[in-house]
Amino acid sequence: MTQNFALIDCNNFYVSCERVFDPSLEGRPVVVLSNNDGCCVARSNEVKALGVKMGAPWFQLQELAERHGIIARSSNYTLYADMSNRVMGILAGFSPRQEIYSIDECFLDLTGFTQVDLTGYGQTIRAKISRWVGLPVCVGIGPTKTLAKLANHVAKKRPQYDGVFDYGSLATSEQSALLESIDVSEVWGVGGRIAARLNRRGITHVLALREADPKILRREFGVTLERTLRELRGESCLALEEVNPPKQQIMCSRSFGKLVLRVEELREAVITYTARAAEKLRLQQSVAGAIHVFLNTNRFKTDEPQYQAGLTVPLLSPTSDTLALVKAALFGLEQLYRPGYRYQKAGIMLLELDSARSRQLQLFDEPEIEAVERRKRLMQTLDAVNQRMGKYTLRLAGEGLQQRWKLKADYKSPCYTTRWDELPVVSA
DNA sequence: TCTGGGGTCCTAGGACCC
DNA sequence: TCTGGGGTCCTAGGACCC
Repeated sequence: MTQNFALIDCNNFYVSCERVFDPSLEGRPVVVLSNNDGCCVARSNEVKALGVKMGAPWFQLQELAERHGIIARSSNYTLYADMSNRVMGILAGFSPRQEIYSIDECFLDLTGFTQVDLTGYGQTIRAKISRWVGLPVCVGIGPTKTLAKLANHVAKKRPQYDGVFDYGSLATSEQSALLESIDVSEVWGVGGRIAARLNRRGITHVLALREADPKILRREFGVTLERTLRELRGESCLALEEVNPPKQQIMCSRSFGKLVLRVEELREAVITYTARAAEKLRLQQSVAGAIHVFLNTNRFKTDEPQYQAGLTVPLLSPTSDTLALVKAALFGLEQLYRPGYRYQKAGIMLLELDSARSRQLQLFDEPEIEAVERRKRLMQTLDAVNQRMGKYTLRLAGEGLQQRWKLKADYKSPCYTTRWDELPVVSA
């Protein structure tokens, strides 16, 4: 049976979230900045029209921003995550099978929806998300995930489709003409490097990629691009993944708000990151077998001495215990730290993850088992308190109270939907 | 002064084993 | 003339995604 997928994607998601709670941003050029107010990670259409690229450093845009009145917001992930949950919950009602692909997009399986006008269905979806959450979305529909993605691109870029495009609604010749008009770099899975290499072989538009020889493509570019080609031909190679498998690694790292010299401050940061990562680890009910610690100076400051280093510390027994993980992380940090450098970033990665349940029990004696159990209850309590009372209510003393290294967020909006004290107030 | 933070998959090459 | 060959595991690096 031919399959059919829809890809629903929120337009300029972070910017749109900000606009829901601050309508004065509507119609104006708005960017949302990455952590530390470093780069643009979301741009309104007005900003895209000014030629600002994804990931552009904010400090380089000062002049442009002033000239055109660009408004910047620091990222507010708490808000975006909550808005995302609302959107995904609504979308789940439109198909029995949903894959949440990222914070702002999901696939729905529309296979067998033969009695339905799919374009009309897409418009219903758009209208509902708009009315219930206030966010603009576009809908792309196609017989494979890659084509649904591409259809979404068309829905977004070509106003005549009014935000919904069904690739299957075109005749074969019209499909070819459409593909010929789209740059190959717009295809899901074709990034800048591969696009450049394809261009050198004369493959510049999507049609040329679809018509290429799969065998040659596989030899030259690998199996991934061959799959992409087959998907463009309508042969579904990528299945819908409804349950996301547990993560194989969990990372937590941040650039500092200012450069850091002292090992004491690095310790605070490493402890903080490890505690956050351990929380995520327990949330997915895994244990880690090793922890990787790393440190960087600022690579953009070419006139300063540079130092990049990382170290993987194995754990004697796989664990999700924050204190055990912190101990290992600090051991790694002590090995890595060299005085005299100005550090810009530190981070940790939890590796060799395994299910906490399926894990083989070590040969402990009785008192040890009891100690492990006590520690487990402590972690459960820690997580429960933080879940109920808000993040960071209970913390390790080692995380530090000052956290002078903490990131910058000068333009942050309130957590409108998740904190009682930051609820929006409406007056009539 | 100021340049993000997560993840995944694939491949090539080396080590090691029989 | 004529170096063995094949399988597996691990790691680093490259490419991609949002």
